[in-house]
Amino acid sequence: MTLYARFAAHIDAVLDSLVAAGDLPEGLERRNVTVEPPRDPSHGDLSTNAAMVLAKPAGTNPRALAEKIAAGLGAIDEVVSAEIAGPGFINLRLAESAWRGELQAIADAAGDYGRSDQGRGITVNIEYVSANPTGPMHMGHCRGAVVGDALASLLEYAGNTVIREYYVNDAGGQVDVLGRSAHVRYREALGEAVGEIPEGLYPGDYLVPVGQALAQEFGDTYVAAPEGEWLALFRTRAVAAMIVMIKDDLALLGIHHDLFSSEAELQAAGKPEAAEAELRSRDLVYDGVLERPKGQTVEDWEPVELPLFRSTQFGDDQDRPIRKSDGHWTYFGADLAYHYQKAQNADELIDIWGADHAGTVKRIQAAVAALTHGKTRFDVKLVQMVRLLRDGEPVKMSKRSGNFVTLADVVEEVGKDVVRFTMLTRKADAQMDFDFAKVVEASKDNPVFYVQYAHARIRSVNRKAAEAGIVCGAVDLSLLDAEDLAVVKLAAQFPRIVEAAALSREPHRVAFYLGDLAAAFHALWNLGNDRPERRFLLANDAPTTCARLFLANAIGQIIVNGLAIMGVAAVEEMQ
RNA sequence: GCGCCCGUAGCUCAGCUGGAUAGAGCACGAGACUUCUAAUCUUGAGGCCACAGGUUCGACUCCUGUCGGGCGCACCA
Repeated sequence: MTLYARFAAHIDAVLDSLVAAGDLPEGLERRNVTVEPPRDPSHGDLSTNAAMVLAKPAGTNPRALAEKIAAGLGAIDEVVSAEIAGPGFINLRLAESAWRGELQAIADAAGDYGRSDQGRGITVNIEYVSANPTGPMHMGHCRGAVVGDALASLLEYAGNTVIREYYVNDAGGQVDVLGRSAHVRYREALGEAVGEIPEGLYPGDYLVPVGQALAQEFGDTYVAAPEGEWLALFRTRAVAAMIVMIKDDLALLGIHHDLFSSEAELQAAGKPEAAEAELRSRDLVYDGVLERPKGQTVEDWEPVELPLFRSTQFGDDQDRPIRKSDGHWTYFGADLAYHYQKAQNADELIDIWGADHAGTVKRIQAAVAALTHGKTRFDVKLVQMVRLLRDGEPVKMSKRSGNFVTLADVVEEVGKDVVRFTMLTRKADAQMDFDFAKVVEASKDNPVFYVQYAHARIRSVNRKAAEAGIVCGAVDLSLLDAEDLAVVKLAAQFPRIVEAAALSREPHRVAFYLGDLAAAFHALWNLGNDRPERRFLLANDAPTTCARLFLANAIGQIIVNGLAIMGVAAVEEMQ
């Protein structure tokens, strides 16, 4: 059990004893009781708000209650002092042995330090990327891919069972366009001079091999045939090829989904009909006519009766059609059924979307709330745009000509780990710049470098110690002093950072924490510049060196664990 | 016109899902170092948390309104 978890239990036990003694009523809600490091270190090592949270429901005042709680906490062995401060905070000062113990715990747990059972028994389905299968991955998809994948790892680390899912939109008009584009390339492969790819089709040359494969397989059978004879076939083949390509691109980032769900198969299996029937039976789908959209003129608008989902009952501002007037499912209609399906195989759902889809969040949340009777937690994480820069200048992209920056190009240029880390250095819903020069810069301004450098230093000092003939057996941690233990205090927070990040679905917190931890380590290291006795490696003092290496390796372990959540490998040395 | 996201130091951003005197980096001021424990270090200044109300022991955080920026607004995905 980690230090913070142990103290949460300590507080619980003290509260129990107060209940038993009749000083507190039974059954008080303790969910808001926290144990945290105080923002100001002079307040002590740990702080709890228990008295303030419980005073009111207990019908007493915070200071009086704090007295009793503090008395109980003060009796614990590893607590040096328990003081009441401010409006009723209880500040604890811990014995140094507590931090040495935690340091040992980090070493013992190693790769598992920070793992939590907070999510045990809860299966979370996280759907991310889900780019249309009409071309290779470009940088527009990159951030959502990384955020989704890191969030999935984070949830696993926090104890959840995770399903990583990709929704393949292979049923709409866009894949028809893909099929027609493939047909052009097919004719080209058979020797026809097709010239410019016609406006409205996909011009990218990634379809050339698809056309060649089709030519190889079918000869000239479909060259002059009417579209009806080949469209479905070509569409299917092209989509399959695109999925292969997308999987390859994702693999470059170390991303592997557990499940690719096809919209076409979903529809073929009648899932939308089933969802519609369910909702109609509860009068949540009805046939109605939408009002003319306000604030903008729609040329060919005419009132049409459509099957509408009552999303307004769940906070949306308009009911939403689930079928088009031609009888086909709308994207929303199919997506609603898709989420219904996901909810049947998971306890909680997460979607990672581009911010340009923000307008459709409410309706899908409404749908999930309706279909699961409000029982399934469902978060939509909106991921903001990334502006690509090269030395401060925006990188020009033209989607029309197919001249976009592909994910594969970027990964090749700066590397998977740099891409992944950088994508997590901002809150997902904040815009960010990605400057090819800055992300690989070797300076402390670059968090990717700074964190990796800390780890490399730790590996390096181990190598140097070995070269100096220092061999560590049993390590005496009492040789670590307050300055050393200050870093341990930060290290000890890793487990609660993981838990909080998982609960709030914010993987960027891990990146920021690692930056803080690396900074603390570098600061400790830098003490050795002016004070040689503070160096990690002391050639004539093996016991102290070993104790400090033990500390360094614990920090290194946490960096490794944190980077693993982010899907980034720790380096042994720089360059 | 409506909805969503955002507004924190000159700049780029954190702020542990309501806690104590709001933090970091860059840039700026002052000092140190000339170094392989290298790819700097120490320190200072810098704030009406857009604005105005409300909720409560306590608000950057939650609620309402205003201002400002971005995105999206019939059966497109």
